[in-house]
Amino acid sequence: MSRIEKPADSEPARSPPRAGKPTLKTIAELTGLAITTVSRALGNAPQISENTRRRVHEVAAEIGYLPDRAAQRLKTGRTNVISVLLDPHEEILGFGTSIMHGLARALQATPYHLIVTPNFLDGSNVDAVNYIIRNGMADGLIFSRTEPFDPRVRLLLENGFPFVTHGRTEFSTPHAFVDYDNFAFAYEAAKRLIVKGRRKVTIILPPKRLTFYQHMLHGFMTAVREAGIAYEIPETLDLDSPADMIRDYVRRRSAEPDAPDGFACPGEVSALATITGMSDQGFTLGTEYDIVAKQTSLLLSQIQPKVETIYEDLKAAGEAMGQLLLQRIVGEPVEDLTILQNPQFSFPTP
Amino acid sequence: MSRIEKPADSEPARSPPRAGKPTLKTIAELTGLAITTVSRALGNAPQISENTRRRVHEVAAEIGYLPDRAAQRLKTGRTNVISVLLDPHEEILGFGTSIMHGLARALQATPYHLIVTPNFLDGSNVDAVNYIIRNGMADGLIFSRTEPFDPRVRLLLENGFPFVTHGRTEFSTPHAFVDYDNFAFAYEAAKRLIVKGRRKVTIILPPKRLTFYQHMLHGFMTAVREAGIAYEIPETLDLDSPADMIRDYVRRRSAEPDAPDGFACPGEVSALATITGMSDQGFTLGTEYDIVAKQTSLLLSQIQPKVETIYEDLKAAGEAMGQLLLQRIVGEPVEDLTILQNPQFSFPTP
DNA sequence: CACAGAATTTAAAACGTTTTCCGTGCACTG
DNA sequence: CAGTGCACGGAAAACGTTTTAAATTCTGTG
Repeated sequence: MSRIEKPADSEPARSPPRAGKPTLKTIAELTGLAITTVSRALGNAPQISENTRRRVHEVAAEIGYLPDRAAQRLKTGRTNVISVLLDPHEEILGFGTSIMHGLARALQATPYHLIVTPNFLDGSNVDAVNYIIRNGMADGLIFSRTEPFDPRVRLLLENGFPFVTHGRTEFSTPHAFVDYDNFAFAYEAAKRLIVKGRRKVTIILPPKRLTFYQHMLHGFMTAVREAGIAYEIPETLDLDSPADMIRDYVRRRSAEPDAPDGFACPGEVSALATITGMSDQGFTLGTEYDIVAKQTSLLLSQIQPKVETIYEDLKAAGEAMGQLLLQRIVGEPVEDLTILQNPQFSFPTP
Repeated sequence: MSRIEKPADSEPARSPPRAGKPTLKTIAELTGLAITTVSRALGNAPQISENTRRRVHEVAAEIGYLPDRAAQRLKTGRTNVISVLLDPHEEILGFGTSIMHGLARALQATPYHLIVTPNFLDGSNVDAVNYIIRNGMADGLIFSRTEPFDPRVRLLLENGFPFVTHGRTEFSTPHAFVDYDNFAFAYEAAKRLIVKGRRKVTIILPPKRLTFYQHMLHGFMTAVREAGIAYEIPETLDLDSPADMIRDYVRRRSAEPDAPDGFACPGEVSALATITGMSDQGFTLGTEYDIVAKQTSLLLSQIQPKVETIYEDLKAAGEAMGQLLLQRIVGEPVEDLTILQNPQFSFPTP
């Protein structure tokens, strides 16, 4: 309305700090009740008569009252904030973003906000966790890519801080997690390659320090042993290797004798890199070699249908993590808060 | 220390709500000063003698004091929060994540936290903006994919709320933005295709409603007209089309007479889809046709070096947006707060 | 019809800051 | 040495909520 006060834009162009924002007091005056009563009525406290409860809710809705987060947080100590630790490795291919959309959906109708704490470029992830615990920056924590004895998990367990990981650990104390069944993925992927009649299979594994390295290796080896088929595992390569390194490796190896003709690729980038490396050597997908890849977006199957894909629904994972965390925060026993996602062979309609 | 109170884990496993956290009062007692003085000393107020100022800072550092965000926010009305509007279209290829890492870097040494407000799955983006303005949920806003008369921008301008967009608008009132020079990209891409001796060029454009649709079209057409070369522009397709749709279109078109042999692809997905479509028809990249693509990760050039790429540094864009927003919040005049990123022909070392 | 007890409502304190308004004590001036 | 001004520091109020403890009204009973 009146914008006369400030001469030019040398001043912060903010509306007068929270002018006229309705508070409990506003409602109290409007209804003639005390602030306490209003607060209780909105909180659906038992000792408030149904009558006033309804009246207060009506007025609140009418004037568009929304509790002040700062005041609530100051008073109660609860932040109504969920923090997501973002890993640099998640930069590619929307990994982080998918999970976040899922999380957001889970937090949709709750008072929780999602704040992202990117692996402070200098310090390690552990520092970020420490910071959040120490200074009560959030009510709960979400992160991924766990190690068997992940220091972040240890820290959180020691402090009894609510969290959900994407990935399992090997601590004896249980904790909430959502994980994809990477054993099943690797087993199924190898199996499919074998069924297609491939002579020798290979797999690009995650970095050794991550928990799901073991899971994948195990699933792959189980299928290989059951079928008694030849296999090999690249030692100089992992899922985090740059795409050109993977491509070059595949190209080189495929020119040597006894090269594998079946590839399990637990990521879209590695699959694309493999396709390029092989086609550089003149091999054609689907006839001379096959790929079974894990897919987290629709990209791969849309571009190159000859790649067989197994889907991991990251958005669903994010949503599940959000729900588990909410339960964890209200004190649900940890034991029930673990989810193992099954590999999916058909795709969700988005 | 004592954790006897609660019987089992039917209760939130939180440490006693903010027990023993140092406050201004703690410092006041330790130094024998008044709370007021401590507050002033930490805020480097002029009326405090250098001596006490130093002493307070020392004690504060020693006991690891950190101001309570809730109290600050309640008192001052400033939230110390920057909100990022996340678009569903940014799910793919780490678009959102790159920008967020950049933002995070810019906010690194500031008190600002980054909270992500994903396009509330039901309501439109405008509702989210409205919600944030109305309820003072943040001190500033960041979002992307602007339209010429973007309703979000209009709303923010009307309310004098600080924000920075990724992308320009056509409002006469100026506002802070960071944008990529898509005119230059399209011009350069077409130019390169022409230099390579292509006979007929084409480009996959963004959705018509977005501002940079115009920029790209204009850049492309300028190069085409200068060279007097044949061109065509797919009408049924845009950058947001699913990859398989792009692939099928390219496949179909390339089998018809007078097909284009030079493709400008302003995204990695569209480039990959084009490659697949063309190679399905037996055309080989680099000899029978060429692609110049915009690349926002290292993926494309690492996988398929025969694609010529022009780089858009999204992390840098994010960082710039963060910096601009900070300046905007302290009231810097808007006119100086616009950045046009130049297309980059060499890659940053990450 | 007075009164115990339940049912409902209220006043006031507290959370940790920032800020407005004052009170010191001191060094000068005249 | 009274008075003036300045440099420094402090008391107290306020932000909007939740919560503790207490006050009020209402009910039915004897």
